[in-house]
Amino acid sequence: MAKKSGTKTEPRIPLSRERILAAAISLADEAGIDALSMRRLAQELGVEAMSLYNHVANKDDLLDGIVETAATEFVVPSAGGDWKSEVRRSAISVHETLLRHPWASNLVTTQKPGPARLRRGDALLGTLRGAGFSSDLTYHAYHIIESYVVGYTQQILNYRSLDESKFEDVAASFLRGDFAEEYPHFTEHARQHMEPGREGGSAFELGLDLIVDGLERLRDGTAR
Amino acid sequence: MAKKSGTKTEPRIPLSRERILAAAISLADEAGIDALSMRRLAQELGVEAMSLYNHVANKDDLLDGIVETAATEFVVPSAGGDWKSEVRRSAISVHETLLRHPWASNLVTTQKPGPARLRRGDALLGTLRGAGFSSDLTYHAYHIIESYVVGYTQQILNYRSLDESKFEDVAASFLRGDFAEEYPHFTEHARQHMEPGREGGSAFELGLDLIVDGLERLRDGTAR
DNA sequence: CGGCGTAAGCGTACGGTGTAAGCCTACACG
DNA sequence: CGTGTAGGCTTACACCGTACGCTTACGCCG
Repeated sequence: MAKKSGTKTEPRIPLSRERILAAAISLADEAGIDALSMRRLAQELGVEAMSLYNHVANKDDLLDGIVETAATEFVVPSAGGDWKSEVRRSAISVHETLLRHPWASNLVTTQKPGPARLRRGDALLGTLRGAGFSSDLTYHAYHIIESYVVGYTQQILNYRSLDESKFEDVAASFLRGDFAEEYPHFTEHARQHMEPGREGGSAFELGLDLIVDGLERLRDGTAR
Repeated sequence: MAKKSGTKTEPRIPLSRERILAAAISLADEAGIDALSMRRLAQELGVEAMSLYNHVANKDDLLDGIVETAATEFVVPSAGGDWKSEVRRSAISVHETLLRHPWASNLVTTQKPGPARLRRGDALLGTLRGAGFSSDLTYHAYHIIESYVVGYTQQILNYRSLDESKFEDVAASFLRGDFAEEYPHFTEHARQHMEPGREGGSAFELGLDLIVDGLERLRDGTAR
């Protein structure tokens, strides 16, 4: 214990909420959300688990933090432009962000929204109101849009995780046609999922357009 | 240890997968999915945790089991009748079932589907095909419908769990109007959520009809 | 009726989780 | 240089899923 005085122990670059959240996100991205434990995260940061609690209230707060950080990537629709393209842009950005962070789509339905999500939600509502939607219809439109966006994304991620698990079981036998008599349509559906260009974003946008156009028709009172 | 021979220890009414799943479901319904641990479940059944493993492969299998059991309540659309009302009936039944078992909607996006869900999925696809939807359009329609159904349900459950937590925090201050300047539209939206008749199932059906009608238009090639 | 094989429940133990409480160290400032 | 304190560390607790081995009670066969 001479006075090496800077080498004695490492100089201790301090933690911070930002560093922790960033590490948590990349850990969740790379190793999956289940690998995100306080101990493992601390280890990744070269620190002990309990030290994290100086910057984060508890694990739930940590989860709030990472989903909020991810939500920063959401495009906030602007009230000025064409409402349909603004709604589309924003919805697509949410979809793509959630695909980029596969752990996020479940947290979005669980954790309470922070500023980033609130800001986008408010802007989305405002865009609709500005486009002439009644207060009542805006309420419904908001839910319909959000339902579709996260529901669709979860569905894609679900299929994706199934076939990432190496087709071990169900997926493989479906493609093989083991259930072709019991579930003929589902078998075909599973095969369609495997077609090359199938998962290009256009599928998401097809449903999105269907919804946006439907909302416009509701707004205009066009009889069905 | 005389020959009481039936009272010595309790007669041991045996476990079974069904008894276990039923107990798991009612435990999850009443105490929440987080309370569903192997130990707690065993205790509820008057048994030790490890005994459950004689009837259930592991916890994941247990979860598979309860979501599959819940899925039994889904209405399977029949290919015979009017496709729109069949699709509606089935979608509504899924929505209501998931509301009845709040833990299920997250598991549905996580666990792999068992026979009950496959049967309904296959029938839904078959109903669409029978209604003249092309193979390609059926593929998209299926995803759009399912996305909306589970997305919408999760959203409702999310709001519900927020205000069940006694308005402790965010919800209360929103209704109080604390964020009326920052998030005016969201504040209004939150207030709309609290209006009495607002959560009647008709909101779900409004979006459902929008989607079903939109799909019909796509099928018929009606220019937007 | 006696004996025994086996299915199934039990007990213990291990490595993991989140986090409460208290200690200790290194830095910033007077 | 001395000291207060922010923040990292250590220990400990209760709980989780589950592997492994013991024990019990039932059903069948002689």
